[in-house]
Amino acid sequence: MHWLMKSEPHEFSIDDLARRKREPWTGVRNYQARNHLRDDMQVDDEVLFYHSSCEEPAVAGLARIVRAAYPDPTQFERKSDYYDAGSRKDAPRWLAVDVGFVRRFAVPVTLARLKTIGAPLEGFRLLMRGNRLSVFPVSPDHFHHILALERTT
DNA sequence: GCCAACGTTGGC
DNA sequence: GCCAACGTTGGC
Repeated sequence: MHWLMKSEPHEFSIDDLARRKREPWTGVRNYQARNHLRDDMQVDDEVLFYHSSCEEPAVAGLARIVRAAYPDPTQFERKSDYYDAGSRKDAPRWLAVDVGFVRRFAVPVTLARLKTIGAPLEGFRLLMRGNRLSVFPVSPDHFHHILALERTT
């Protein structure tokens, strides 16, 4: 499948991922997003890496799932922002995946631009009202349309 | 099970 | 900083 994953670039950007090569995607604390990780994400799935809550929200690059879902260790770390006292080790509530760097877009595909596309991106979740989910599937058509936007500027 | 209050996300 | 749109929590 294809995915979009949001990250705030001042926390973790596509450039950070480029340096690290791969990174555990921890801290997902929304059941719908968790279910996507658990049920549908597979190694080698491609990911649009989206920068949110920043000056120019945009799809900033491409990533890939390099490890399928496993218990998110941060839920058991008392000092972590993501600590969950209600989660038990024998029945972990939250999951993580590992994400690998593929490439950084030379020119980010901005949210502002995506909004001008219209029909070809009908139903693309990022553009829909009230969208807050940090991880969601992208149809192959939408995914490839966005890659084409990167090439045409 | 309802629903008000509260917290979070994220664009602007 | 503001606000819309959700999701979660907790009293009843």
